[in-house]
Amino acid sequence: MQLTTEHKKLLDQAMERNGLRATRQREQVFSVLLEKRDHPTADEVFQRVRAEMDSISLATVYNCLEVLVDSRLIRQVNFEREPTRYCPNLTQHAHFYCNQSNSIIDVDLPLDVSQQLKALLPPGFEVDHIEIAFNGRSPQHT
Amino acid sequence: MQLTTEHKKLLDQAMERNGLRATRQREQVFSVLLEKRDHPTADEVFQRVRAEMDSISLATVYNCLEVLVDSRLIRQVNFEREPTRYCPNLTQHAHFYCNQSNSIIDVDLPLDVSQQLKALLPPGFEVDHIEIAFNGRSPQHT
DNA sequence: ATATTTAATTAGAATAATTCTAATTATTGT
DNA sequence: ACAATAATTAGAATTATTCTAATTAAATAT
Repeated sequence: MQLTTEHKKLLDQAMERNGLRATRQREQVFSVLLEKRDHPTADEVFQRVRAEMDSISLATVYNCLEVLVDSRLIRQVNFEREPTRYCPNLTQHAHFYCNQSNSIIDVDLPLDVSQQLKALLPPGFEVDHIEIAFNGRSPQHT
Repeated sequence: MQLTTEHKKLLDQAMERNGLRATRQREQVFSVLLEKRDHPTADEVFQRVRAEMDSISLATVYNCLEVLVDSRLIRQVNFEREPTRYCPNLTQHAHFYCNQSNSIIDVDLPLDVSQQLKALLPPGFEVDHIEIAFNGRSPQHT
């Protein structure tokens, strides 16, 4: 699969901004995440990228994912002690973890909710990020 | 350190309820968590328990912590990929993770906030638990 | 274009938290 | 006290991830 010109540009600019190179491997990893937005693990990303680029190594997948996270093109999702998952949804959202199907679903988060949460903190606390994870069962546990 | 009679009773009842035994090791692990409520890792718990009971093994500490979590006497706190931490605060609360001091602070959570969060989910989703983690810097980063 | 510098990729080893295994010890009920 | 069951223990195994050192690719200067 190919990146759309738009996403390619996004990647190029992000790399440029950080003095990094938009390599084939980084493109493929980014592409795989955009293609099927199901919060894959590094290993799953590795399997998928390998289908198109069989020389890639797992270490490179980890490197690419790290670079993409640092450049704010994707997000990392950690759930309990499970392997880290990756997600290209950059809008403010929480995650619902279905313990029936082991899948993760994005839950949109209105801005005022995070404002409200921040308001719970005593004065002087500075927040970089709020992570919200629901744990339960989804309707047809898809 | 000893468990207060109240906490001892709490442990005994919880073990009873689950057909388990209130062993010395389980008492010590529970006691250590109640004594210094700073969200220690399993290894830190191990060090502290060992000071009073030098025959205990790390595997036992893991076992005890698991039993206590399963019996709802303590909670597990996961932050990113860091080692799991443990906390005896059973009231509804979120965690603030200070990335300056690497410490975790409990943040009380009003009931209506979690109600509100649940309301964000489409119908049919059943929630067991909501985990909220703030990431940032605390005032004097204690 | 070519050479040089610099960054990225690669395979495999290393690490770190946790879990598993099998043997031993402790506890409970008879 | 004895049998049955559960818990503890030490150490091995596992798993996700990171590190290392060598190779390859890309960008820049010649």
